[in-house]
This record gives sequence, C-alpha cells and structure tokens, in this order.
Amino acid sequence: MGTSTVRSGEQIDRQSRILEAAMDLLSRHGISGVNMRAVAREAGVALGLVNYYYEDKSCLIRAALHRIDEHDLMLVEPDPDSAPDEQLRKSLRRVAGAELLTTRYLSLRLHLWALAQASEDFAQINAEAFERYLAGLATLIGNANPELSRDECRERAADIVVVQNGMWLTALLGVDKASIQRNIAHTEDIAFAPSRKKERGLGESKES
Amino acid sequence: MGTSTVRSGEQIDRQSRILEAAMDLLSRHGISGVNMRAVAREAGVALGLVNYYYEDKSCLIRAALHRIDEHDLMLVEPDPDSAPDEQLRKSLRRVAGAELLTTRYLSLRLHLWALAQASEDFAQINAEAFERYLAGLATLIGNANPELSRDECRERAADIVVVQNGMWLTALLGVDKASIQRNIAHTEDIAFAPSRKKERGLGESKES
DNA sequence: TTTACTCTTGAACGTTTGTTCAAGATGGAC
DNA sequence: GTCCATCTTGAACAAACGTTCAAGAGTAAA
Repeated sequence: MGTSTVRSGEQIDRQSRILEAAMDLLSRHGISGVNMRAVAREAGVALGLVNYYYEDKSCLIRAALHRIDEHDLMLVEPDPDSAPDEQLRKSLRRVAGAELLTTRYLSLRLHLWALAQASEDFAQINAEAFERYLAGLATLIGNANPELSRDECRERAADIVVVQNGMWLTALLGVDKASIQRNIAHTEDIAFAPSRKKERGLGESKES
Repeated sequence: MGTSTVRSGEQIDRQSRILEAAMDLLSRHGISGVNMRAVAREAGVALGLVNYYYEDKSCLIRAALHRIDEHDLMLVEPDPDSAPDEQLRKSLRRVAGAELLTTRYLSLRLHLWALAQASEDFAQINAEAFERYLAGLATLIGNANPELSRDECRERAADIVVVQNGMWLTALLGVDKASIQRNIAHTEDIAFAPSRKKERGLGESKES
C-alpha cells in the first residue's frame, strides 16, 4: 500500500486525490453531489479507479468521514510545548481560528452530522469521534485545573461542546463574528471557572 | 385548492399525507432516502400523485422545509396572555421541551441545514427563517427588557441562538440532559442580564 | 527480451431515479 | 342520465447511478 508508484512526487497519489475530491463534492453539494462519476471527474481520474481504491461508495464516504474526525481531534491534542492552561486556552480559541472557520470544513462537519442521522453505520463513526473529542477536551481541562474531579471536567467539556457546536453551526448561517468571539469567551469562562461544585443551585436537582 | 374532496374527514387529504411522508423519510434516512417512489409508498398513494401535487422533487422538499421553519417560528411567537418576561422565559425553556427535543424534529432541522449548504435555493429559505427567528427572539428580549437598545437585543438574541443551535445539535449526538439544562440556564442569564453596555471589556484584554 | 505485478482506463450492465402521460375514477352541477 | 373539472393510477421513458470487467499501460526484476 505504502509504496505507490509516485513517478516524481509532483503528482500526488491518485488515492488521496480521489478522497480529496469526494470531500470537496460533499462540502459543496452535499451527499447527493457525491457520485462516483463526479468524484472521478473532480479527481481527474477514470471512473473505474474510484472503485479500485474504494470497494464501494460507502467505503469512500466512510474514509472521508474519518478524515474529518482526525481533523477535529487535532483541536484537543495535548501540546507538550505549552503550559496546561495555555494549551486549553489555545484549544478553545482555535475553534474560531481562520483555518477552522472555513465554509469547507464547517460544511463537511455538518454533512457528517446529517449522514450520521441517516445511517447507523455513519452514526457509529460520528459517536466515536464525538466521544474522543469530549474526552480530549476533558483531559485538557483537567490538566489546567488539577483541583477538578474527573466528573467535573467532563461536565464542563460537555457544556463547552454544546457552545462550540453552536458556533460551528451558526457560523455557517452567517452570524456575526462578534457573537462568535463572545461565545468563545464564554467557553473560556466555563473552562477556567473556580471549582464551585454544585454550590450555585440552578433549578434542577441532579445526581452526583 | 381549498375544497379538496375530503370524503368524510376520516381520511386526511392526500397532499398533506404526501408532505408528511416526505418529512418522515427526510428525518429518518436523509435526503438520499427521499425519492418519489418511497414518498408515494410511505403516503399510501400512487407514484404519479406526488408529481401531481408537487411539480417536481425540489418543490416537495421546499414545501417540507417551509413546514419546519413554521414550526421554528412558533417558538418565538408573542403570547398575549403572559407577561413579557414570562413570555421570554417560556420561549427559552421550550427549546428543551419534550415536543421539541424529539429525534424527528431535530433530525429534520439538521437535514435542512445540510440542504441549505448544498443548494443556493434551499439556502435562501434557511437564511430567511433564521433571520425571522432572530428578529422574533430579539423582540421578546426587548419586551422583557425595555431598557435595552435594539442593537443590544439583537446582540443577545444572536448569542442565545448560538447556544440553542448547539443544544439542538448536541441533543442529537446524545449529550446528557443535565448539560442541556445548564445551557438553558445560560440562555436565560444572557436574556435577563442587567444592561451593562460594553462595560466589561471582552476579547483579548481579558485576563484573570 | 520475457515475466509478473500493480495501476488505470472506459465501455457495458443492471438498477434506480425523476418525470410524463394516457387512461380511469370520482363527485357535483345540470 | 350527460357534462365537466378534479383527483388518482401505474405503465413507460430517458437519464443517472453504482458496479463490474476485459483490456491496456507502466515499472521492476529475471
């Protein structure tokens, strides 16, 4: 697999081009726009080659979804070169960064969510990625706030993810950037709040 | 149009059944699952009848999207029977209500967003509905907080919508209900905060 | 050169899709 | 009954789709 016949390096290997083309079509035209012929055309290869590298359409889409998930997880990857609270702050701010807030990426994220609703197969990919993102974020929070319990970290991570998902989604709908910035600030407030374990009652009773 | 041949009332008119079937398929299997034959089967009518009531597939889907948008707008409709701040509070809490947080509705919302990304036509429907929802929410906020300026109301509405969209989306992914409740509380905090127009510097200079 | 293997092509097949349409069914007005 | 407009059916068509496959191109080792 690894030793593909890369002639001179100037031409990326076809398999990557095919996957890239599929993701491009998915972000621009949705799942209806992703058909084998369009993918082949976009990648500049023959129709048969798509089925050569990806057994069927479902495999191709699954590969695309895994790529998006890898992208997501990089956001909460520990960075040994920074202090714990700087790592967390950087991670929280990165979700509104220029490289993340592109229409292409946001659209891909959205279509992945939609596909997860349509097919049990894709739902599992999505659920696993969601869980890993949550766990990664909780770890960053725990590193920056050593006094917090594991449950408190996960609780905060869950609250932050809600706001982040809202930002990603609403950014696509064209909400103003100032609102994004205010919500980023709110995620930081949640992340760095002093540990006040359930001291401020907010209506509902809840288990530990 | 209006006087359809409703035999005895026991049978809903076919046009509604067709639209309902299309929305059901959209929520369960995504846009790929919505084809004219499946819609006809689900609605219990012949294939040709779908094209009789809806000129083409695009019209059918557009009708479905309009239905979802009507549903959304009811959330921020003024209720003359309640006091202004009670109206606002009710509206904010309704987004986590049992009738709203169903998989069917959330899934439909999600697929609408995804379709809006795929087609300019659907994007416009979505953008208009988003704008009307934002305006409706801003009005509720203004009624409950007469001291706020119009811009401040819209600002708060935008911030709340981000969190609400996040809740809707994350509810589909299966985040725990407690997190939803905490985020509902946060939308209320935003809505009812005292007017402190830009007093607290936001953005870069924040450090604690 | 020959051999062997991987990569690449596009025609071809069978299926599914959106749409059209002639034909029939239905119900009220006359 | 006849007439007329509306509603309903399913066969039929053309286009688009996913997939298969025999054939070829390319490269490295013999």
